[in-house]
Amino acid sequence: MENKKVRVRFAPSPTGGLHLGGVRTVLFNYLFAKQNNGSFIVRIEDTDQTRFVAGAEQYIFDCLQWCGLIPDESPVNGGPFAPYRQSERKPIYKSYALELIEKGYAYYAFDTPEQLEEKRKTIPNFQYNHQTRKQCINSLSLSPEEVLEKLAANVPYVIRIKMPEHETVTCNDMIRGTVTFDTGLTDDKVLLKADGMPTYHLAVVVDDYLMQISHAFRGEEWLPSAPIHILLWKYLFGLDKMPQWAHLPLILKPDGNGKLSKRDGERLGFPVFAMDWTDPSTGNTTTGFKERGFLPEAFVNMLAMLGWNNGSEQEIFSLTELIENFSIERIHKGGARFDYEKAKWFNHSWLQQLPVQHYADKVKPYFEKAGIHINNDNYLHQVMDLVKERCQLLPDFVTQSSFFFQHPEQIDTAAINGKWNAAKQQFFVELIRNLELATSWDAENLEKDFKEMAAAHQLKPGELMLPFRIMLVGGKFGPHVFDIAAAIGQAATIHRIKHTLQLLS
RNA sequence: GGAGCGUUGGUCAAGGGGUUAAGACGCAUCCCUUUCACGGAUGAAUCACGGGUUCGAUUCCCGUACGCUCUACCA
Repeated sequence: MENKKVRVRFAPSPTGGLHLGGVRTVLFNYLFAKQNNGSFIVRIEDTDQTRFVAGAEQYIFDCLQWCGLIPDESPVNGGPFAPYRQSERKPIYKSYALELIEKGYAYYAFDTPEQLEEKRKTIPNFQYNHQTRKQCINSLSLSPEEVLEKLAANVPYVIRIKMPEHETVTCNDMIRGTVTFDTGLTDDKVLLKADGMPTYHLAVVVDDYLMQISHAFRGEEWLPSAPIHILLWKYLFGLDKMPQWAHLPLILKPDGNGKLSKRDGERLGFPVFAMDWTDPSTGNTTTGFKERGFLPEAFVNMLAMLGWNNGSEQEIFSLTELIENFSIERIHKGGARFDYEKAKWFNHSWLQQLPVQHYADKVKPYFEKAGIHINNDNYLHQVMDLVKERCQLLPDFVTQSSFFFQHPEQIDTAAINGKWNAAKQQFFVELIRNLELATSWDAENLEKDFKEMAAAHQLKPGELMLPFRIMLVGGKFGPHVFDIAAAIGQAATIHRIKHTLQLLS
């Protein structure tokens, strides 16, 4: 075990959008693999045909791509243990299920779903377990002849694990330490379904073995079924080959109780999925962090800090730094509530520390959507540098800087009107004249001249700055006025002053 | 109902037998800035509760409460 190559896997079901918690599971898998020169595998767990959703698999890979968490082996880029889709591995599982029956650790069960439904209805807290299996229709209650007969007649059956009546199973979890279970308390889970597909329980064990997985990370919701998996490992491959388990804490909703769901995002107005997900059956789109204007660096960083930290005060980590710093021992045991405000703060921080060139192409589409065409990248970069500190999300660049590219649509004249007078009017009329004569055009000289003029008119510069700002940007926001004037240029500056003067008269 | 897991400010959290119980987000007030933002400052926790062990417990042990997860031919 000690010298075994590190191989980890993320095993999603392609049934819909990729949830925050899912991405975090990917991230922890990825960090651990990269830190140990191991491999990160993505295996698609599509054993439930009834839940198959077209496009969901491709969508998952798109999300991983966006996050920069690229698998070493997967259905799309292949690998030595292909196929990586469980539906394509269907024949493999049955032999293991039969092996379990042979060894006496599993049995055929012929109860129909309706019969089980009936039992659950009539018997309170019905469990298919060591106490009740004799009253059910299976190879334990039937005679060997009857079983053979049914099998020969192609009566549908499932294969169930025969949980020991009373045995203690311990799970050595890397996060939680030793967790013990009494096998008698778990029911005889179905291992192989009537359609010949394995359930998660069988598939995960078989594939983790076949794919030589060394460490298995998964959500805490799987902890209660760990004894089934451990027993299966013991029966089939030996405990010494079993991967080390790590059950990750859950991500909880910001308010109320329970784990974070897609619904919470819709209710509270924030994304829960990594990227936009459109349900093919309804056509409804659920927004993702990407489309909402998050940088992948920030998204990944934020996720890492939900349930883990390295003990220092550092909160901003690049993926490379995360790989260096990550440690399973420092993963929390308790669930963490998701805080969208903090998520935005991470994005803001990344917007500041990354050069704008790095993400300028990502903000362009938002400008396009607003009808603003960017034809000068240098100018865009210059503007972005001016406004980035007041942006949290990518679309904020549009609201914060549209006036750099076009004349403001609305001028908040009400903000000027109250204190407007003839003297100020006079000042701006003369300002226009001066600006028209200006030979140089930079923020510093603009400001100097403006203040000198104000002094000559016996006006305080402060009283004039706000009107000037309103003229140029349309409202009370934005960077320093003279930086704006310098950036938009002589003609636009003069035009905007004139325009507002007209509105005021 | 049962089993498992968890519980440090509103949130993320550091810490760990003796401390003024870090820091971040958010919030409030103030400073800077005659815009917005950034930046800076200040403020807010009887460490879920009750018993032990101990000279001393938020830290160790046991209970209780509360919360979460699971309890499908779903993963």
